[in-house]
Amino acid sequence: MARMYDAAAIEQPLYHWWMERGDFKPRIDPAQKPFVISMPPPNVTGALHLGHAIIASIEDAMIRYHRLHGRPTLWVPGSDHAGIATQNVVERELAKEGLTRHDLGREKFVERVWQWKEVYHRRITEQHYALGVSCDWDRERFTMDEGLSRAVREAFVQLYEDGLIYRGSYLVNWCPRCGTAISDLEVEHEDEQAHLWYVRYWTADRSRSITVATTRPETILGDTAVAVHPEDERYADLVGLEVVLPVIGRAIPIVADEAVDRAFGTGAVKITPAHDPVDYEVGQRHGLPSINVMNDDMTMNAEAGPYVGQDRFDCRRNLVADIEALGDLIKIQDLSHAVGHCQRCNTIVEPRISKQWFVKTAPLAEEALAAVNDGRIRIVPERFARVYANWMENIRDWCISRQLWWGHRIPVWYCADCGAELCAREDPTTCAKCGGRALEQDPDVLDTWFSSGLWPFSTLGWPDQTPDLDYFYPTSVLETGYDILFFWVARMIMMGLRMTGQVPFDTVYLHGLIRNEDGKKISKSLPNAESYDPLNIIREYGQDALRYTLLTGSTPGNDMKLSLGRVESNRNFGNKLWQAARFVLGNLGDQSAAFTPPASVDPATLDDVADRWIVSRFHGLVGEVDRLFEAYQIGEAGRQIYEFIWGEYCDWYIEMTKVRLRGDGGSAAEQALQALVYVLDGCLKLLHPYMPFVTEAIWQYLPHHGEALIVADWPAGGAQDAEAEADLAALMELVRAIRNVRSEYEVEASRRIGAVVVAGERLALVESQREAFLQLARIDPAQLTLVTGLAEHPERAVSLVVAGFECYLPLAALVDLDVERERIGKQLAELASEIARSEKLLGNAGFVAKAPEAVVERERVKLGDLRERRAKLDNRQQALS
RNA sequence: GGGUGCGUGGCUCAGCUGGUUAGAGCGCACGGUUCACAUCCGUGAGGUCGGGGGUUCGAGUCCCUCCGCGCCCA
Repeated sequence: MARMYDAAAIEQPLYHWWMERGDFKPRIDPAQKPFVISMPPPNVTGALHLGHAIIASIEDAMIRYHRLHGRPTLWVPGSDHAGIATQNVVERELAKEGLTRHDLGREKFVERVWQWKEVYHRRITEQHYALGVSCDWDRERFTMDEGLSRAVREAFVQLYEDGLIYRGSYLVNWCPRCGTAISDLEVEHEDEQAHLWYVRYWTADRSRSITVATTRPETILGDTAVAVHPEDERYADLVGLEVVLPVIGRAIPIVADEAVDRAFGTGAVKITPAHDPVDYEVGQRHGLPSINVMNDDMTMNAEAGPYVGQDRFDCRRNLVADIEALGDLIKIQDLSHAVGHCQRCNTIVEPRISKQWFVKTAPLAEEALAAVNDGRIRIVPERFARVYANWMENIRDWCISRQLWWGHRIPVWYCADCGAELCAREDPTTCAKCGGRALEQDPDVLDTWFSSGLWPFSTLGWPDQTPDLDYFYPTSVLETGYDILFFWVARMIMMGLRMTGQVPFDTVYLHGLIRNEDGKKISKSLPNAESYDPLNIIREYGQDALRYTLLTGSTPGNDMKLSLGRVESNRNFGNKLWQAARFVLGNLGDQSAAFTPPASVDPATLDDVADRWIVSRFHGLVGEVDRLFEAYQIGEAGRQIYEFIWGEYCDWYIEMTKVRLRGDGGSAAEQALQALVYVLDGCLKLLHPYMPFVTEAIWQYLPHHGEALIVADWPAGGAQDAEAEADLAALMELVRAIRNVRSEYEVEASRRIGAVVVAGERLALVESQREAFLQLARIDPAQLTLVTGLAEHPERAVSLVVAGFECYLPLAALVDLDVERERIGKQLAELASEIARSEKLLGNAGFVAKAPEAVVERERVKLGDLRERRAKLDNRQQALS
């Protein structure tokens, strides 16, 4: 083994070794229920970031955990065509050549995107290798490959035939930059400082007027009414009258509608059904016409009269100036309000009437809601089930058409001859109604999330009833960030239930978002973005360190600020394990095969109490790790493994075995080695889901059964030994107390001192661990007095009373009796207050009567120990005075 | 406006079903060339668990309220 742990040297060779051996592929066993995860498909033209790193870490940990437990385990990888985002980047590339997609034409443009996709797909795959994902690459899928495209078409046709997909002109969110409609979810609301313009509308005879307030004056041109609240006395007599729009002079009615907020502005609002969702509904209620005043690119159209051709914001300025000239601009007020932006390009979206395809979501949502409510799907952490329910209960129809070229084309054809609309699984060549050949396919493509919604089953072969679909579906866990609960998770549940009649997964596990040390969302625009590039972190500290940090640094559903300092510490933990293994290996010599660990060791069969202790503690750990992991407390399980390896195995057990190993072999050394290997082997297995590379690398050096840790057997655990645990706890406490005194009295670390240990009933324990004790506490063997009891107490000595032991350290020259009296006095004062608290607690009738017996008993034992300790210290204090 | 999360030592975070004296890493102080490891070892200082109220024998943990920060939905 190399002297130092070098992640960069071991990780990638091991990854490719596993992959070539086929370890990532499921070992199918029809008798067993498989454990299956569909990996959230990353955007094929993006780069993997920390969000993908945490997905990889959590899912790989789950996959490796279940694989080690012997379950058939499948992790399906893949990528997403990401319609708008990908089309945008390719268009930007074209722009560098001075071209637009229209210059190329649809076919050539799509070809170009495919080329781009190939390049980026390779890059993402390499990045996934670096992340160490043990997914089955032979089953990798892409949302636009042949099989998944067929799934998309099948789903569309089914929903269409069932009347759950329809086309119509409705108000949708329009992104003028992307040139497409987007769904409600793709609109991000941000508060902005803006203005509220107050504009006066007159009646035709100029006898009456009403003042409305608006944040978007340009939409005045599309107003078809003014609305006031029906109970608003200020305007009661105006309802039913007509007013005339400034500049363009169109007459519009004043209507009364409950939706009007009397407190906002003047209490009178202009109604523009074609450009505002609330107004749209008011318009529906009052049968108002909708006048669209803008083109696709948000320039004003012919309806805008004199402003035709102007950009929406130029028009705003010009119109406001004209109204002011008329004397009807009453005032301008500052206002902070939410403005909708396109999620992909941040352009301000414009609500706009247009003809689009929609999914009727209510019936789908009802089923999807029930699946979570009745427990067929469990959401972790639980609180997101309420968020999910709230969204499902208020769901609106889903706009699924996009005016893009990159994506799944909508499988609907229009007949130019008879006007028929055909939706078909196979591309039609003739009109089913009139037999004509003048068919034209709908130019739009589907929302990317439509295909992602089919992911858990489309990747397994649906709509065909393939063996994979049969065996691996429904999947086990869907793990992703809570930020796409609605976009993705909710839609998979709706689509899965509808298309397959089954829930697509049993459990939804949601993780939080990764932020930088200042709590900012990590994005490319951050100044030090590259230091948060997972690949750079992996290069510097290793994938194991990054992964362990991500797994243990957060709890489900909560955001995490990634601290590079922590990554470094965890890299050091990898080295610690490496060094422990070097120690064990170095002591095995050439007889290592003889120490191949058994499946389980019964501590009762071991001679040395330290061996019994570490084996017992290890068995306890196995139980805890299983319990916590099954409860999705993955981070807590990982932290406990760390504590055990570093804090118990390395800091204490290895140190204690050194005296036995340094002797001339024999059975004592051999037994220590058996225990060292058994526990280390088990720890490597427990830690493998958290640090796959370093654990596999070490395991290969150690004697073992089987060929690779990744497919080894999970530790069986075994019996515990409470007595050995208590004994070692006491011994450790004694050693710590002695070290503490040494440090307080500034005894040089290398100097051996004398000690009188009054061990009482633990005499045999200390006898048996004599050598280890001498070593750990740095006691001079010639000056150790070990007795059951003591009549005469040493004079010039520091005394300790701890864990049932009395211990005297005759530091003659160093001991100042005044200081010693003060030290003991301080301890007595602390004891007194603890005893008082304990007595008060036990004197509380309520506590004794209502607390569980075990808790009361524990408190009684504790009080007894405290009193005993106080008695001994009292004696000592008196002896000194 | 509705919902939800967070606030624990200087920093980053644990604390799972309420139950000993609230833990860890980093940082800090002191001491260490012990033949696995300075990516290390030993010892220590440092916290009224955001404020207030309540439930309970017992509250960092449950409830209410207030303050601060964030997110989601409208």
